[in-house]
Amino acid sequence: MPPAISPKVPRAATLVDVGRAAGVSAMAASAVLNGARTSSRIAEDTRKRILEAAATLRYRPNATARALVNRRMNTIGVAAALGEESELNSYALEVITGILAASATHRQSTTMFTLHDWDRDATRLHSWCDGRIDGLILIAPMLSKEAGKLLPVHTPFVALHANHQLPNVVNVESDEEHGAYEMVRFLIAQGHRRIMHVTGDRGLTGAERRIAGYKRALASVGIPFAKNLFVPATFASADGRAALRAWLLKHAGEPLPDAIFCANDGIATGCLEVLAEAGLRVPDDISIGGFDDTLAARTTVPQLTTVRQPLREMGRRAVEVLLGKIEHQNGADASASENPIVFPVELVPRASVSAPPVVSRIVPKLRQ
Amino acid sequence: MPPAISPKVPRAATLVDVGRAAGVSAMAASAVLNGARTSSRIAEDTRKRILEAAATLRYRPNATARALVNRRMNTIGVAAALGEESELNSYALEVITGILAASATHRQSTTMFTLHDWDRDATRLHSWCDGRIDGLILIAPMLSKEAGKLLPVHTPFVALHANHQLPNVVNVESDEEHGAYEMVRFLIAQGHRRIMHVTGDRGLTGAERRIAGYKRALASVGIPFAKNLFVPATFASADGRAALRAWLLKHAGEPLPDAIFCANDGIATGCLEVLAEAGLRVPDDISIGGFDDTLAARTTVPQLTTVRQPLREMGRRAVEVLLGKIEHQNGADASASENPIVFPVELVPRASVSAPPVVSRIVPKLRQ
DNA sequence: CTGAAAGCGCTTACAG
DNA sequence: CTGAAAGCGCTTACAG
Repeated sequence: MPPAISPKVPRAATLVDVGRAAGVSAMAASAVLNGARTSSRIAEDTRKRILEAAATLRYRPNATARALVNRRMNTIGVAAALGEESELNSYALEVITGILAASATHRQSTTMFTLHDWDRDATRLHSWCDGRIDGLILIAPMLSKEAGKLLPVHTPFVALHANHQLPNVVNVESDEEHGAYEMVRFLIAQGHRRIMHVTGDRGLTGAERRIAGYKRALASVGIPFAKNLFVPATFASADGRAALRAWLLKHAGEPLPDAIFCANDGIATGCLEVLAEAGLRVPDDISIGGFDDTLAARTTVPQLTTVRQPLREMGRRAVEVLLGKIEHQNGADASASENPIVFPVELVPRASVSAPPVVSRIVPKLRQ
Repeated sequence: MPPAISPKVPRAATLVDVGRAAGVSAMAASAVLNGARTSSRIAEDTRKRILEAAATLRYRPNATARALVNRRMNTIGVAAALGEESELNSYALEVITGILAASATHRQSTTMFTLHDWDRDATRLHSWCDGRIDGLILIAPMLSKEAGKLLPVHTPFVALHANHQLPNVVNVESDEEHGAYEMVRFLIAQGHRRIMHVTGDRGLTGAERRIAGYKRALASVGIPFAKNLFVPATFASADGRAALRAWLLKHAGEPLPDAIFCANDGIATGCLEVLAEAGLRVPDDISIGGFDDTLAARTTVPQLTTVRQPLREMGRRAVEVLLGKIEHQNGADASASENPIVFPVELVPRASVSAPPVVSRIVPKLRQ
């Protein structure tokens, strides 16, 4: 008894199928269906026959075969570190939205890779660079120096918010120092003097630049830097919340700060929660400023005054720079283009900041 | 004068390079480096020589060449419709996080495709299905019936929250009707009677199931369905906000509802904003319930009582079902597996719901 | 245990 | 204007 024939899905049509159906060779079909350069050299009626055959056979050029000969997959990779919570955050969401939009515009696919930790997983980058992508965008605010040295050589890279300058890699960033400066100047202009800063991860470029802007703004109006208003935390929302909570616990009975400048919107969200828990009203009792202008900044009540980084634009630009690099891979090197590419930022005033209360508030007792 | 030789990036090493370096043929190298089945048949010391050669040459198997012969790219696609705002929302973020995690576990790449509108762009699905992906997950709460008919045939699909049952496509969904029922029962248990529902897009399965659960819960305790507490909107946050705003404007001076059940967290967020603007406190004056338990539910202040759909789990499961389908593409059909796959949901009580105020509130006058 | 051959589906010179 | 040949880098039978 012969083995039962399984109901196979019919194979997709190939160029030779189309050629046969049109009474023509495979590469004539190739020329009219896929070839940009040579298609004009085919006679008009053969051309028409081929087009018809392709339509009835529902011919689709096989992407892997084309990639093999063209050395071009028409897809770009995006690598992001997930961090502790193993989740994409709203910062990444914005950036990725921009990348996807630009990729689609340039008819490229986008494949996403996630790492848990740059140091531990940097070698995995090599396994992505095996022809499946033509180039890679590193969403790299957490990138370590060590990991940066392990980048594969056959694949072009572009970095976004790179934590270390990578050799031969264009970095797309924004003027975070200036953004922090503007935010703190804005708070000062509203009448605030005792301005707390809850920081991002110490040592990360993003965090340090915000700290620098905070300090410069204070100095610019002669407000001394107060160590007890400087609260180290991380960019994770939960850490920001915990840091402020600990601070309030420790300083119960002392004067409350006028305002808090948080290193990102997630931290600001965490602070809003703690303040609500403490029975403090924002902005009546205390003002809050964030950074990034992610989704979170608009879904808090009150909405957050924040510093807008044009994250989608930046993602879009990263794609364009990368595509340029892919196309000129063997040609003039990219040293001609600017590096880093620095985007301007913008203060976005919303409801979470107002003038300070006439009578200074006292830090209330929190339940442990 | 000869043309200047551009400093070419050296080609990546191939199997024949490795073979040559090890004094052996390319397919011996193939057997030990890439072949699972045949690698044991190579002598131990040849094997070692090959491994060494591969290491010094930094050999990486070319993904496109392997894909061409194996008919397997080891990557899955994810298609999501972006809608009006052209942005990934937090629902998609959760699902995608789960998909990325599961893909990585199964050593698959994930490539993302975005559509603006299923009806207009459904034919673009075909262009993704050209060998670059082995299967596709449709994030399909908005999928139209027409678009569903246009799916390519050579590629396996799995749907997530499909708005229409697709022939031969497993759908991963959750028990939304029950979730809505539980939410409204919970509100009733807190003492609420006048419970508003701000709906999702009428006609979408997700919206209709929530409406059904809302009605069933009211009926279960003999509360009559009140047409003026039933507010049609869409799943877009801005529409939810606008719908509630219009309602408050129209009903100024009348009694405020005790509670609002919103069809998703985004709508709930919009409602929080409008209520804050109207000077109403949540939950003191009015309680709010959401749906989905996305990031937004935890970044509002107060945090949202909501119905948790296990979106990451669902994304993960979609990957697993899809992989099964890819592997048995020519074998037994998938009719054996359950369809739809329905996940349970769970009420998550948070700060946005409390008992109703002792004295009923009146709808305040809003500034136009 | 190892290698020569054929082929996956396409494209790029090269002939005619 | 059109086709036969070679090759992209790999794998899968098939010989030896």
